[in-house]
Amino acid sequence: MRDLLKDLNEPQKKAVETTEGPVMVIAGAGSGKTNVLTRRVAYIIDSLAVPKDNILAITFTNKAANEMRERIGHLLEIRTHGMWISTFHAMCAKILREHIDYLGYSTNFQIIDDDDATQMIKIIMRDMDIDPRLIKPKKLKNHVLNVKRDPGLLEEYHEPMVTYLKQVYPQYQKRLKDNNLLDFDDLLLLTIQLLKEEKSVRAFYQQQFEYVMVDEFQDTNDIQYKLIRLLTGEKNNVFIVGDEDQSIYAFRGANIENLKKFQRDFKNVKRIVLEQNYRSTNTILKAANQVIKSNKNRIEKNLFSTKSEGEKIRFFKGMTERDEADYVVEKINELKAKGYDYSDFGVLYRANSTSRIFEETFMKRRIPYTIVGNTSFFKRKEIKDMVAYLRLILNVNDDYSFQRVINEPKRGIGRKTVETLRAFAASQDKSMFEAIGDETNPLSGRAINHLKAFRTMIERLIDQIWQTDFNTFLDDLLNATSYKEALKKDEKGDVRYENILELKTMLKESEKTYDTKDKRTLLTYVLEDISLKSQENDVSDEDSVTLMTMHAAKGLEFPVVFIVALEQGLFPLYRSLEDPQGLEEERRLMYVAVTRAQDYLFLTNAKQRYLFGEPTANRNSVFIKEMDQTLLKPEGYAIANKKKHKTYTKSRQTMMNKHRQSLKDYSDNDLNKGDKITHKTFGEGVVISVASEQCTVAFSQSHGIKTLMKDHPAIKKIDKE
DNA sequence: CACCGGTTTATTTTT
DNA sequence: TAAACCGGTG
Repeated sequence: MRDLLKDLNEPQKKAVETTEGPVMVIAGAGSGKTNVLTRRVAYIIDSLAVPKDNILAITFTNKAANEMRERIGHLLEIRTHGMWISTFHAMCAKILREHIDYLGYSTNFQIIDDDDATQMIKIIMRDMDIDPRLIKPKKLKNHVLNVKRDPGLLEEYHEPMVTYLKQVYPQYQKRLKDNNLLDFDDLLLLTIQLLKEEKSVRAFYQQQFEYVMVDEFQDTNDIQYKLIRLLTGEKNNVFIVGDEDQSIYAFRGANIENLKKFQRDFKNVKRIVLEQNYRSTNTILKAANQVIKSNKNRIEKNLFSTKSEGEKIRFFKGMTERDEADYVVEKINELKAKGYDYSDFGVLYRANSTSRIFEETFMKRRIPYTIVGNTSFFKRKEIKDMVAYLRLILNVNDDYSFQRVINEPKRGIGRKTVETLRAFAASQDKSMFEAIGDETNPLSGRAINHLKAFRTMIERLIDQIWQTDFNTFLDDLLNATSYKEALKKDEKGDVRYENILELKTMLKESEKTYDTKDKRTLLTYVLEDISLKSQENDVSDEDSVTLMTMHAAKGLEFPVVFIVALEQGLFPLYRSLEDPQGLEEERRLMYVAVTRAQDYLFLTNAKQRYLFGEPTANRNSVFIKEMDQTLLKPEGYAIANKKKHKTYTKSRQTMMNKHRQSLKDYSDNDLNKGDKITHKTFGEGVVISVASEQCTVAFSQSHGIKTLMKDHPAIKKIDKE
């Protein structure tokens, strides 16, 4: 037997060894929970001789799942390939592939991502004559998905949203089903429905999953919670790990209350707390604790580090975002000289758009970098096009994919033709592809010829697809559809083609990975991977600096961390200040970001940066102020009262002059009741009341009364002349 | 129907 | 700023 408890501290050991009954582990940041989880799985297999397939382990990302799989394989020297270690969504997809026919869907369903869902909503809105200027498709999609997750919510909406939802939501569901498509929530909801309705299926999985483990429990939503309850049979061996301070996905429906609920719903929950932090220096940990302390309604934890005090946290303020990026480069070079590798650095930001300036600067200054998750590979147009072609070939009745590729590349089939075809197909209860062949369709000469040519082409591809390997087929497809030719005219065509080559590599890989002879099944798997792993952050093997959002950094650690653009409005975001809950979530995000750092932490921002194409000045983020200032070492413009910080003022003199006017315009509005202002989007308004940081403004007609941040860059005071 | 050019509009986070 | 969107022209 292996010593799977080696090097663990007492509570960690207890967490691994307590295998029976419901267990809840409260794991502070950096307390080694991933290790505990991995060892626990290994322990159950090795010491309790439980078959490896009888364990279900749910992780937050696919990446985490793969890592865990690998580590277990390594610990026990076993093959972990088929094990149930995955995200909720991947697990559900796997179950539904087997049993979804009970629910009237076909097992070769395809999965659509959020962008697809938005597109779908957009099309529905167009068909139903809902003006996209009144409600943005993306926003409506969010509401539709909210109602889908929790139908009771519909009651809480007001007009005109209720009407929109009542019109659009059923259509959305119908079209998904008609096209054999599932969105992310369907995966969960239909699995729940399946387990509820089909006793035999439920019994099967409850028996299968003797031990259930869920990581990042603080970020589960209500549906996922229900799923866990359904999957846990009489054995009741549920093990959850979480940390309320690290809950950062409320916007996606995550419910921190689930942690408390768990203790209520499951009887005799054993509770284990991991408080020893192995990751960060004491200075970093102290700063993190000070920040998170401002959140109300949390259970105080007593995290302690065994590391030394370490270096002070540097707080650098540059003149511009360019300065800020230059500073980061400078520090990277300095620490690199001291022996750190590029891969030891992480640059974290709140919003993806912040990455640009760092990308530019790094490129110019020759710092190798990897951006995680930005425009993910699978969201690229050319990849989505290829996927749509493949889906259409697998299922010609998939109208959604049909509409994506019918005129991509351009083949003379315009909106009007597509619309006529769609309407006709709907009236005949046929798919659009089928409707082309229906001689009674109302389409005339040229349009119908183009459509027929398209149909012939697809049919020919259907004949070909199983004859060769996927790579050859993809070449055929590129030629037959003239896609390759069109790329030549596209100025981004080269890059796009390279991406398609990458897709080919992926197809080739999967031909090896999945041990199935059935090519159809194989392709279905691959397409599923593409939908579910769209966020899969391909960690490059090269030694490079990592750039990513704080959300993406969850679960990771770096010896050196830069948290950048720490400005009020950017982080915390203005929008999150609207309610206290929002601010608390932002604060937890800050907590997550700070606790990623092992040795060095740098906080940076800029006096002035371009935002919405305009120079803007923001204050320091409140989160900096919430830290004990003695832990910080200010640099650049962060040095208090030192206006003549030579290197900066002098070299930036011109720029300052240039922007003096705009700075004056934007910073610190001195507003009083009765003042007139203009707002970038709401137009003119009158201030009706002023609080310390916020003001309430009455705008004209359609916008009504709004509460805004007093010095929001969008606000300008109108001077009385 | 495709293309052009001007205009508007958005920047939260992701399975 | 940059991408998406709209409307008019060929």
